[in-house]
Amino acid sequence: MANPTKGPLVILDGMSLAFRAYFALPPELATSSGVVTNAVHGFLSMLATLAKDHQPSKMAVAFDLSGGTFRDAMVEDYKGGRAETPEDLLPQFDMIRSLVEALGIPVLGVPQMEADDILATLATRAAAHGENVIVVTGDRDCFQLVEDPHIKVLYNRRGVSDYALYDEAGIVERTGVRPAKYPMLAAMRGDPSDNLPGVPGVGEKTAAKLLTTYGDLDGIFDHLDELTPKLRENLTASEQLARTNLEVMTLVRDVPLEVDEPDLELGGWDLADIEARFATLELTNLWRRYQGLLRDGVFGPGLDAAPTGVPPRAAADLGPVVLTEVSTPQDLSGALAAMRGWGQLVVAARFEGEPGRSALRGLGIVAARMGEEGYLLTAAVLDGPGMSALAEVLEEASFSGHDLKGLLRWAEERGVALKGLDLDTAIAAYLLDSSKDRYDLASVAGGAPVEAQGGFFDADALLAAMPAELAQVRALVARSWPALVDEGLDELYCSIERPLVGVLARMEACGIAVDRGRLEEISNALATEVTRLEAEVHALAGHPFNVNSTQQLRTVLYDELGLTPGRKTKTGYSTDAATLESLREAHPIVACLLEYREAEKLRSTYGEALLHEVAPDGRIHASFRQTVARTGRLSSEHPNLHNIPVRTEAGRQFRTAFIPRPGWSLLVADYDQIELRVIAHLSGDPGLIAAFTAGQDIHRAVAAGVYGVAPEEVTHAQRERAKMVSYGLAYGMEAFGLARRLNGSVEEAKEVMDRYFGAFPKVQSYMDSAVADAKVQGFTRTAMGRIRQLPELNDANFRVRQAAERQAMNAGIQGLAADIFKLALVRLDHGLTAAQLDARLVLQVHDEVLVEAPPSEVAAVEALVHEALEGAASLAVPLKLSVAWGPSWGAAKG
DNA sequence: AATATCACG
DNA sequence: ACGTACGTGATATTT
Repeated sequence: MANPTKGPLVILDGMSLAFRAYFALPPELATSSGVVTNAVHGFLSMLATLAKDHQPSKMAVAFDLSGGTFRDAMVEDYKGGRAETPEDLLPQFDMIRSLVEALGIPVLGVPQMEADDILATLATRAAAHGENVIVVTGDRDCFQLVEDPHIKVLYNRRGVSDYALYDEAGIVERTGVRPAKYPMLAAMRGDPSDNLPGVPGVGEKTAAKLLTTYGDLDGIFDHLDELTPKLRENLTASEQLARTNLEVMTLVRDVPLEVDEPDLELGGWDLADIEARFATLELTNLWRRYQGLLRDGVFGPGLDAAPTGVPPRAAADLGPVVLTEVSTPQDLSGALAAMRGWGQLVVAARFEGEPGRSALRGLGIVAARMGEEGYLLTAAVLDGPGMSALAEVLEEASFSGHDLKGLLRWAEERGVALKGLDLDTAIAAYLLDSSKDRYDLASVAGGAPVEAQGGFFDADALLAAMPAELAQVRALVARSWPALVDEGLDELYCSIERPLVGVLARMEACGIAVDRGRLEEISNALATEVTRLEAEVHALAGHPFNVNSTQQLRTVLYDELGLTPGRKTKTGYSTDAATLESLREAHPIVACLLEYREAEKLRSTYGEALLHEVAPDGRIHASFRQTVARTGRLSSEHPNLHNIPVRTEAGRQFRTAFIPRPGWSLLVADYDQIELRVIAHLSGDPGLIAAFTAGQDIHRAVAAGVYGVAPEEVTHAQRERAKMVSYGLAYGMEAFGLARRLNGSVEEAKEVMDRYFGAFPKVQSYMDSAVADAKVQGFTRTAMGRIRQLPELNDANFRVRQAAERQAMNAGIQGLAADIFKLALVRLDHGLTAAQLDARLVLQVHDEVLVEAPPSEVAAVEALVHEALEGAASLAVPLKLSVAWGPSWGAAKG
């Protein structure tokens, strides 16, 4: 018996489908040089839909070979009524043939044989072996094949998307006769599409009735006397016609073919070759679709053995899960052997404790596609020698699950790189809609959350809880991939987000070395400073109070000391730095407060906290989160290493405490003004592009444009203002905001902005169109495909709407910069691995990356960093990188 | 749990 | 008449 989980053999009638596609689609579908490709479009679109919907394991496409056919000889005017093949369709046959072959699907053609007969032969042969077959055609002749229960016909009624899938019952319902008798029915009724004349006065209904009553043509002609005179006369006159028609309509099922069924197995395509062919014919949108399908393994494995298969979709009945506990080496070898046969796996891990010090209490594994049996690997076996065997299975099989970076990190901490990650459903959910607050399993999967986690990690508790979780994850896996493909996010996922998971896991596991002593020094000095400043503030206020309490501070400043309050917050007058700055001259306490605030911030947030985060290995292992930032950036927590001070001298000290491991060097590389370069690229503004291309100091160049002076005459103040305008712009800033930051009037700010847009006009049109596009679509999309939902663009509230507009302007810019940087991280990490270097990525900060390297690798690492980061994207302007080495983060940067 | 503040890109 | 620059995470205070 055939394996029920194996997909069917799908065979296509290339000729008839190409004709349908040609007439269904406008001839405007053509390359820029005017080569018409409408039939190619239609055919490939049908092929993609078929492959996606039916998940075939084998495919073939049959074509007629040019020249006379067997039946041309038998029926003189066969096809006589069919117009000559149109001039712009003929060359498309070859295009389709070669594209199909490039996809690894055999194209069959036998001289003198109709495509129909090849289909019939293949279908009959495969069905005899118990295989399920779907014949896809626009010719009704093939209805007769459905007599075999293994064969179904997908009949293309018209256009490229109007299909009906017929089994035997379907044919009976549609034609009134069983499939085996369809040729006789067609012989009497005639077939206009094949230009076969029928018996006059006999239509579909009459023919069906005659056949049901008398069985076949012989039966009918034997009982002519029972029929009405008119019908009898017509049948007698057309007997020869009907019998000839029957011969034509009956498909030949023993055409000599040079292929065997195993040859039809999908796979063996070359991605680069296919891409080149699609590119030549300018099939951009189709390529997007096919890329996803190919990666998904819908067309079988590619030539490169790289893990391309993302899990199956739509596995119809993914039922409940029953787990068997695996806690001994003997159990493990049995379980691993079983898993090897499952292909793709779904895993769920349960940890106890914080990352880095956590124990993996249980790992549940189940087949991604089918079956209810699974295994629960317990702590006993996970920390033993089973680790490497498990890694091997996970690498070979490829695995999916929900938020798996923790599992990858856990393995990395034990020296094992798990390479087979396919679909992470948390990341998929984030890519589909990055505006959610949470992407934990319960929130993403919806429905009932799987039982509370707290505390119960023994095998029995896990055996009770894990099956439900695995079943939930497995269902989620099955529907996430098609969702990614549908939203055009599959490429972003496969080329950036998925490989990034492992890179981040490795970076987290490695961590960054910290000079504890240095950190303590800085921290202590700050604590002393804080105590001193606090006393001074109390003295100037006339009494002690909690300076950290904005409420008490408000009373002191605005009631007791009578200072003029500025901006208001929800709870009262503000005491923030900007307000205090404007009050600096009003009272000596203000300057003191500002100093206190700075010192206290540094002490509490960076001094104590950072020390507390240093792990026993002397390093800080932050977590980099991939599913938080709406724009696609990463975030860092426990601790946040993305906001280590740099802007003030006191704060910058902390960076000198971040060091390479003993004896190694630390490289710090950051992109120069990547967001402004992205703006230049996206807007295509010639002025900005020219300035970047010439390698000018961009803020100076912008100032020169804005103030209408020569670059060398730009003053420091002008350059600073230009810088503020440039960055403000990326955020959708308005004149009021600029005025506030420039400490000037709104009119002044307005003029500066007008001058900016005058000098770089395409920037404004880009911003306008970014908002307009997003309003129409409801979301923005970066050049790499990342979307950001912005439903609030149509909010009734003006304020909300305007905020969304600013977000729309910013999302494409910050988002593309993030895409580029993430890709750069992946390229760099993979480059280090490929070159077999010991150097490691230790930290990233939005557009900056830190790598520690042994002295022998310094030159190689530097070259690799340049190559990986500068080559991560090719924009209209170059990507410039600043690279420096030093004994610490602070030293290298300074 | 919400608010205010402030560190970073 | 409205409010006023995008994106994060951590701390301390207050409800």
